[in-house]
Amino acid sequence: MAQKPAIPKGTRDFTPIEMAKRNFIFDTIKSVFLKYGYQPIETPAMENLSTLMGKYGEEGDKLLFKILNSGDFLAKADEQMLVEKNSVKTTLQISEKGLRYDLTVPFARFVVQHQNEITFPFKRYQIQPVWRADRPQKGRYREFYQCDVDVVGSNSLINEVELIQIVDDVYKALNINVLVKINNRKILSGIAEIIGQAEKIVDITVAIDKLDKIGIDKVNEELLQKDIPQEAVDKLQPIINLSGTNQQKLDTLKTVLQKSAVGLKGVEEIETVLNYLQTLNVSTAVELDLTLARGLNYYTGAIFEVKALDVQIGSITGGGRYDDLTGVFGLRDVSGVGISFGADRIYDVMNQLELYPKESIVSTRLLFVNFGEREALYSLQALQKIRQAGINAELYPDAAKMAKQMNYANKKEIAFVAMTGENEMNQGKITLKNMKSGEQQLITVEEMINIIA
RNA sequence: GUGAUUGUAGCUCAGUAGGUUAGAGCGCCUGAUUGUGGUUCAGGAGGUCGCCGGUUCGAACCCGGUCUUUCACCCCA
Repeated sequence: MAQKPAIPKGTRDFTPIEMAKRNFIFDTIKSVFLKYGYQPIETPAMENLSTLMGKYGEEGDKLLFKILNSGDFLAKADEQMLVEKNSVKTTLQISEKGLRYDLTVPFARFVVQHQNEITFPFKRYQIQPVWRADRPQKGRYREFYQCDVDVVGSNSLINEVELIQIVDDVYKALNINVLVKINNRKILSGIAEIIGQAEKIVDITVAIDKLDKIGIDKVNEELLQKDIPQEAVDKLQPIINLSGTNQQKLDTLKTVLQKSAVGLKGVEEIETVLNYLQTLNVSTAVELDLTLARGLNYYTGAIFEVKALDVQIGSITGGGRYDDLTGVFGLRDVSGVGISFGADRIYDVMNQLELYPKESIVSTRLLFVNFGEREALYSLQALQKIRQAGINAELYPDAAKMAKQMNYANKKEIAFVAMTGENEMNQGKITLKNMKSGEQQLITVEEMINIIA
């Protein structure tokens, strides 16, 4: 019985046309990464759960796809836990592997594991899919590609600057208008410190991160709900509502944060980065946004986020500095900074705006019509030369009806069709037809290569 | 995980006061046109109406469950 084919929730198939578009994105991003001296690595789709668990918070643990152990895994599981139906504890007994949730944690693992083979500062990029057992919705998938660039083993702010240059380069190449938002965890810490709520920094940042979405009143409500005193919430107001140019914001912050050493350090860092960018004439708008917090709690310095200006979708790139990511794997004091391009969201943005250059989606340039065995052989010989000349070309595999073969060319948007019948073979030539204009000419292979190359 | 929402031909969608053989457009196949396509014309194939169960003499339509789609919350690329 035929079953209805389907793919898991939140995953997608990609047709050849869609792949051409996606590859255009990946190729563009990759070439920019390479230009800045980053080298590729790959890590396995699955990691040990011990590597993954506890790195993304409690919520993250739930969103990990776990892989069932092989063999008779139930026989080895603790009976008591099965009886209790305690999913969390039982999971650890029947599953020891999981699909990666992002590329940063596997990268940290990689750095620690290969610390003696790699040279620091280590600049790597990684373009691979990640999986999250989230409920899918707009711009959110259960399988999606991240394109990460990170540099570890360097504290220099030049790295932060470079990452923004990369963002600038990538989105210019893709023709997407974006706004880069930056913030600094140290400023957020300073603010929490000033209002006497240093230990509540996570709650505070999570709440003000929503300012854009839910408005100031709801943010304050949430803050109070998290047991932050009214007095502290009041003190927070002028900071959240900070406006003006980046410089004006920084000036205000310097005054507000003058009693917080961390806070001032953060301000100084941002200022340095912004100054670099100005000198380098980076034209993408970069805005200091104090409400930018980003969930990941391992960021310790700069925080970045990139939003597409012409399409309403979540952030399409995000990242920041993390001072001690490798610490959990036993390698201390290695600072890293990186960003991640969300390829699938970029793909959605490009699709909505139809930003693909025409030449990015061509495949075959020339099709040989198949008239029969002898003719096919003649065509194949010509094809060798044509392919050597770097032209994508193919022969229709069956001696099907002409209409069918021409239709095939139409569907694949093949620009030229070559016909080699009795006539052509006798003269050692080929009839070349331009599918757009309909014009035909009887020429040699060499002439043909010149025309269509 | 919570709350909504969707599901009819390959695709986009019609269709019900519950009543025999479920429709359209596009696409596909065949022919007009046995070396000339994208146009036209003629014909044809293709559906257990997401799945399971219930109500009913009778269900694509009503009810329940389940899966799926889309969206919001949480969280996030």
